[in-house]
Amino acid sequence: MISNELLKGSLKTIVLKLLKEEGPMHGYALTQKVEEMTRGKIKLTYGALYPILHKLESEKILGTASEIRNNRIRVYYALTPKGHSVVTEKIKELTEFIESLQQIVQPKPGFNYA
Amino acid sequence: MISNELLKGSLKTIVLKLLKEEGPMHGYALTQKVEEMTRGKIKLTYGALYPILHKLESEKILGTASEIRNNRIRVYYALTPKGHSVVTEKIKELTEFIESLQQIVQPKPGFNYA
DNA sequence: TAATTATATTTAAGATTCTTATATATTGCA
DNA sequence: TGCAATATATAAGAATCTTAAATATAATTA
Repeated sequence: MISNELLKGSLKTIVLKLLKEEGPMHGYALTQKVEEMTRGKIKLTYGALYPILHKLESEKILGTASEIRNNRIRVYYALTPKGHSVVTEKIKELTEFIESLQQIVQPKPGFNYA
Repeated sequence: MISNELLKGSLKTIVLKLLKEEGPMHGYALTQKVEEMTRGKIKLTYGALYPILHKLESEKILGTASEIRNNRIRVYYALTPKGHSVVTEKIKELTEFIESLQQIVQPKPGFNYA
């Protein structure tokens, strides 16, 4: 498993991206989805995830709907209209960041920096 | 330019990778190199870079040699033997992290999570 | 010549974000 | 009955980054 130190900073964008693709999700499902997509390499911790979700909600980037399921509360998070406009920019930024990291870690042979 | 929020966590590995590939470098040169390699998309700030360098030095992962150049001090950082063994692992971890991020942001079509 | 840009390192204060641990509660399986 | 899985929340502390300020010289430009 990848040390989550690396995850710092990109967690927010990952959450937004998943909500965009998958539609409304609850916190626990987000951790499952990320673990599944990365074959167990990235595991979100609840201590990091829930505060991020709450913050995005307070910023009106996410909205919530709660339901009681099996006597357990389940809070679904979904992108607001504002969230939809934010997520596009965030994904673009993360994509560029990934490309930049690759350029450092695995430079394309013959790549000309100038 | 990419917001350095994303950089949190990977800065250390980037520094180690560059010192492995380029040999001893001083702090200012590291900022230049990263900016050049990422075509200006990643800019290291000194407030983030120098504390990291000092910390890696205190952990014996980096060693230093100073020289006076044009009446300005220049501190060269280089991997110690311990640093060489650490950097390999760190780069592997960062590579896996990049792959995982890509799997989330740009999933390969037909990829089977199971 | 004066001003600006580039080179070069350091550190403090504050903000943000993550880790770890704890708390609570139900369902299903062995 | 005990354990694993499901589900959310939060507090304390650690780690890391941002912003700003301090210091100093060389080279370029107006």
